[in-house]
Amino acid sequence: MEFQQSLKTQTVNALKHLYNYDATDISFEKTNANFTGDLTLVVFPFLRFSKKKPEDTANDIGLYLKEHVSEIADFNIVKGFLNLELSSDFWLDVAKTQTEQGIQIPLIGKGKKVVVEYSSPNTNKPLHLGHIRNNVLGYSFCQILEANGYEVIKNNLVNDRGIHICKSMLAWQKWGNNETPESSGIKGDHLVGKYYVEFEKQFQAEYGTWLKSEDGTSAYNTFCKSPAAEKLKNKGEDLFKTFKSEYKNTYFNTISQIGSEVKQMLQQWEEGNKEVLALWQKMNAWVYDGFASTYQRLGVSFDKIYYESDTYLLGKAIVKEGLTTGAFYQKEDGSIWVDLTEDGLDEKIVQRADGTSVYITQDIGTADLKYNDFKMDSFIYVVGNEQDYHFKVLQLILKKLNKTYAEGLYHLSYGMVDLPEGKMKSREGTVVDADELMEEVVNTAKQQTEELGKTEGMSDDELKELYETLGIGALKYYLLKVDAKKRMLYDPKESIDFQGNTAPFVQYTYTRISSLLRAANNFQFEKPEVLNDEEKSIIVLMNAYPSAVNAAASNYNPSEIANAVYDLAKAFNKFYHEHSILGAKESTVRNFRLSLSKQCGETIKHGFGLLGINVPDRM
RNA sequence: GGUUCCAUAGCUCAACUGGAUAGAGCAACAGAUUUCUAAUCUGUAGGUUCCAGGUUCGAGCCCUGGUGGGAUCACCA
Repeated sequence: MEFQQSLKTQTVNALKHLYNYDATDISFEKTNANFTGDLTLVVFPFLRFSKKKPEDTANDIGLYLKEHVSEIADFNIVKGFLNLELSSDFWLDVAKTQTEQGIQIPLIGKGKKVVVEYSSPNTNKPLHLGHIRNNVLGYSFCQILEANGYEVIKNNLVNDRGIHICKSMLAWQKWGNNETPESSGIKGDHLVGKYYVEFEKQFQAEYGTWLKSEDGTSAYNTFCKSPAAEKLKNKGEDLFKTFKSEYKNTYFNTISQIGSEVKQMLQQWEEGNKEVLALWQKMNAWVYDGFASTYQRLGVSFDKIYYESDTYLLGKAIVKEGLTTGAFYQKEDGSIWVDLTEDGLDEKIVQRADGTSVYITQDIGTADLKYNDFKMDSFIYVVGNEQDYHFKVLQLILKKLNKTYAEGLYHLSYGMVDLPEGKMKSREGTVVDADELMEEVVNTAKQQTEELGKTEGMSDDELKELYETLGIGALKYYLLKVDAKKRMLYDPKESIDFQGNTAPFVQYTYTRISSLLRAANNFQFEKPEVLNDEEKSIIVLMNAYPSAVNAAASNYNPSEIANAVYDLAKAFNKFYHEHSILGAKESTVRNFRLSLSKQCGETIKHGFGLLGINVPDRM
């Protein structure tokens, strides 16, 4: 870091001295692997000051730098690219510093506090693959922020109330025969999910019967005469299918028997009906038990949990406040709105005519609650990109309300996880259950390890832990290595493949290093005379690691760390393959290589730690 | 339809935010185990970066217009 700074200063001096040009922002790049050199300065922007050809300009600067900066051993020029070659001594010093001081990450977040909300499950269903991406991203991102010096509060907002929970409750009450997790042997969240599905099944049956009835037929006929239906007909779409899905909500809200029962239950819940509350508490407890074990196996945790049942009314006071300050306005029917048309968005409702709050109102309330609780500098929501619009609106509203913390809101938006057959969303029934998926990858790890037959001397407990580390690691890495904001494809086959760019490959590299260090016993850092290419490439990669961590933090993207660690592991394997480490003839060379190996292992472990992935000592 | 995100090798993803000859892994083919762990390594093949313009020394990346796909546009959460 210091070197980079002084190199920049010297370059500014060079430009001043050579061309009388006061440069402000000079940046060096890593030299492309196809060219010799370590750092590259692009000289094209300076041509209008030098008034010389690119090659000559580069040569001027190169000569100046070589004379004034001792670390530069030589330079070469390709067109307008000045490639600086740093001395072996420089890289050996880097290696020495790394060995002595370990991984040093500049603390860009020191003194800053950040609340990261992630996971945020509904309590009516077990977690699925989409949730895993959320949890793994959220947790990893917290680790990365902490490594950058931030004080991080890992926050979970549990959506424990509302119509969807009542659906599970009602179905259990009607058809559950007092079934419990104990009596059925089903994990609590899955049991509650089972009754949610049961509700939907019963509702669909009821809806299906109605559609065939007189009322249903006449509603359909009315729909067929509408102008919208005409258009669809011309397009050749299945009218009945469209009607069926479009009318579903109306049917649920106005006609359905079971629908009115469940709405009544929600109302009773809001009125504090003792029986309903007791049932709600009982079933939520089952779900929390289930979630706890899923979270534990996934290796994520929280510092602060909010329950929506406690917070869903909080926004109302702020709505009132906004009304007096003029941020909001009221319509004749009593509903309260905010006008965002100046910001290119629509008018949004923030409170219904009957005085109840909507989704965005609750988020306004919890944002304020968070700030009162933590006085954080910024707060981050790890939520899927289907809510991009929602968070844009939320931030604008908070600004309109003159909340100073509004500026610190960031939506860490991630893309949906697709399955090869099609997209994966709970309402379409093609979910991959989180618990089943974890079980599957761990089993695959077991199978593969047994096939390789290297498990001698390990106890059953150690093996069990190993399979867990490998399987869960593979799953997490598969989800984390992809740029968070991009939609990604989850291929079950590929995710449990342990070859190539996967966690087991990196973990394998780590165990290899561990066994190397065990065999070596003791050694100390010694500088050899020369540096070969593989050694140097490892030093370069390890040198770049801290800035990858910083980049990941400021770009909100754990995948940068995953890629940095993978590159390092790959480089080590090559290095390991081509050079005998323990068998090196000179002890200096042997010690040096062992030091590099050790440092490499520590970097891998550190990087995987930030991703929330464990590394085994043996496998 | 409005807004917004995306499009890179047969497949899954990279490309240090505008730099050089666009890189990995998988799949395919050809090789390498007297070894500190072969879950490894080496090589071959694979590209008009969706299309058409523009900006400049220089574009996968920025701008404009298309094409194709996703999301969103609820007094649902």
